[in-house]
Amino acid sequence: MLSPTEFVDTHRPAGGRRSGKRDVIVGVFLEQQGHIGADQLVDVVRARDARISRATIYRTLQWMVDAGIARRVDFGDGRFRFEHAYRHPRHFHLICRQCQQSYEFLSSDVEALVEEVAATRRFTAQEAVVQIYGICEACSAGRPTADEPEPVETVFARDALRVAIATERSGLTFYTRAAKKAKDARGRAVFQRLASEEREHLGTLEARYRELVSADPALESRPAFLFFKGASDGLFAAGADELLQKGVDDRQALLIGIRCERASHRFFKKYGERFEESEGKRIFLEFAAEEREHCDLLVREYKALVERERSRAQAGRTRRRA
Amino acid sequence: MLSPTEFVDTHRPAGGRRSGKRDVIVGVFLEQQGHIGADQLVDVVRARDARISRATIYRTLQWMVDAGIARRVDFGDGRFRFEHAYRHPRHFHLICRQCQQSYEFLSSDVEALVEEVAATRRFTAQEAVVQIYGICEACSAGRPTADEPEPVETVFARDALRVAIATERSGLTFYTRAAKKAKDARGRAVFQRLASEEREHLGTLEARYRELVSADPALESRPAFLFFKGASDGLFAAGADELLQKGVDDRQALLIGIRCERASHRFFKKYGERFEESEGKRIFLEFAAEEREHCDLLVREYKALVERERSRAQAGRTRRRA
DNA sequence: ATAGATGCAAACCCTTTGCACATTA
DNA sequence: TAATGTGCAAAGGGTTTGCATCTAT
Repeated sequence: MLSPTEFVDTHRPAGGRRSGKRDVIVGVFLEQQGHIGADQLVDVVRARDARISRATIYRTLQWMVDAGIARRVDFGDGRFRFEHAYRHPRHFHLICRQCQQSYEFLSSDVEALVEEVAATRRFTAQEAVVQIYGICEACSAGRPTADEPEPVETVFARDALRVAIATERSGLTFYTRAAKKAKDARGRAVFQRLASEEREHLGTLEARYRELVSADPALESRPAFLFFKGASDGLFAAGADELLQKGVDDRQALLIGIRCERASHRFFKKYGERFEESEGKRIFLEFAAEEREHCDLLVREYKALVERERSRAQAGRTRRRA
Repeated sequence: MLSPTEFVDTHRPAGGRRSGKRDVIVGVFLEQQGHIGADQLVDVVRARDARISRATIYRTLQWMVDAGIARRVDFGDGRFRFEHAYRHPRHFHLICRQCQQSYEFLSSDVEALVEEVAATRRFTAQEAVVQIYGICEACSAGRPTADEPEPVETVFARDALRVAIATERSGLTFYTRAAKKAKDARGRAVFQRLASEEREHLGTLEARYRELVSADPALESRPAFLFFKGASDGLFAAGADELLQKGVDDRQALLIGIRCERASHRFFKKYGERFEESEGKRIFLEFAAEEREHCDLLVREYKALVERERSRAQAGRTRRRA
């Protein structure tokens, strides 16, 4: 995992020079949780070094945005806010009109729909902004707004694990059902093996989840950051059609498995790549790599199987010819 | 359908005074298509009456926003734009970073997800902003941007009809399937009747659709304004479970029908109510009313049926007692 | 008569910039 | 030393406002 300094260094553009003041500003900025306005940042920075001018802070903010260290967000109130990308995934916002507090969330389903709309309109989407304006729970309950910021990093990691677990579960269910339905003994054996592999992997993920939660028991009850409804469901639907025609042999079963694992790999890779350095990103990419590995294994087996079949057929032909 | 003047009058707040200049500004504003910046509006208004000051125009814009005649939108470029609500449904935006042109769309699926997120976080959502930034088709193809604005009003009407038709179709499929599966003769009869009613209604809607399209043949090929994927699918899923247990009698069949029609009614009512005066709104509300009527009819039948059964049982008991 | 609408210009707010000076590679 | 970074103050742009003056009810 990158330290803040390493994170900045990997983003530092070439040809620039190091400057103590900029370092102070960037350092102070990265310490902030959530969003901060330029004016507010000026106050915080000045507390550390009073001789830093407002212009430099604006210029540094721009520099960070260009470098990909900061993201500029617009809540429609005529001023910009900035949030850092370090251990902080890209997200959408719920914005309270009463206390001005903002809450973060992400929805893979919304993202998928947005992509679909853009594709239909032949629009090359670069970035999507989703903001829900209204009144937050604390305000509508008359309670004072809790100032403690959400620990987005850990919650994101939790949710990434949840998505991975849900995917494994849906894979397990799928393969189990497939094994039951398969009439062909070899096909059934393949599905059973796939199911047991999913079960094993599921165990690993669940252990990891328990570990994460035991480090902070309150984590489990925190509201969701990443919303995912259909994201993982669709991955195994690809194989559902073939399931209906129950005469699936081992070759076909492997093909179905390959397709499912590949879909899963793609989904997690795409999702993981979207984020800046964060634990959740790592979980997504790890999971993607594991699915990929599993997929490759199945492909190798498939090839071996086809090869065996081919040579057997060849042998038969030779025998017949003889 | 309200005229622009009537539209403004229904929104005019109490206690205010009529003023010729404001009328001019509002009139000019309502003539605009799509979005317009304050500065741009100043130019257009001044062309009509050069003695209207910039301050009055800003004040009138604020007045229109407060009255619900105009919506203020923020594309993140430091200035606000305004769009009118008259015959112009609320919507989301695709914003081209090259030509600054913006395109409108609406997605009931995105809206449903957004509501779900808000509900999960116990956030009272008032308004959602969805903006997709990127490069539009014209710009990425190197073609000049077409200046002709999209005829949102008609396209919305088209899409509203499409949603209604899709819903009827899914209802027709559902009832037909139910009729086939039902073992009980009376239950089957109810489903068959429901199916034939859906078929009839579908015919009406399709005729209306053809009429709309024949008025403007190019309409059919215009890109979607309203995206709806799952919106209508779920309405009939509610009854799917009962279908599996095939021993559905007429009473139960009526209950399933009532539930489906009611879900459909609610969906269209909720959707229709979201919009300002527009043809699409009218279609949604009409359709909602028709579903409601159908639902009420089924409820009356259901009650009559239950009553008949009750009195028959009573008669049986009396006879037995005698 | 009086609350509300308008014009003008100034004020506002947040942000960017020109220019002289300081710093870093 | 040559390219970058910084400070200061001023300018910029979009928007709002104070106040005197109208004007509709």
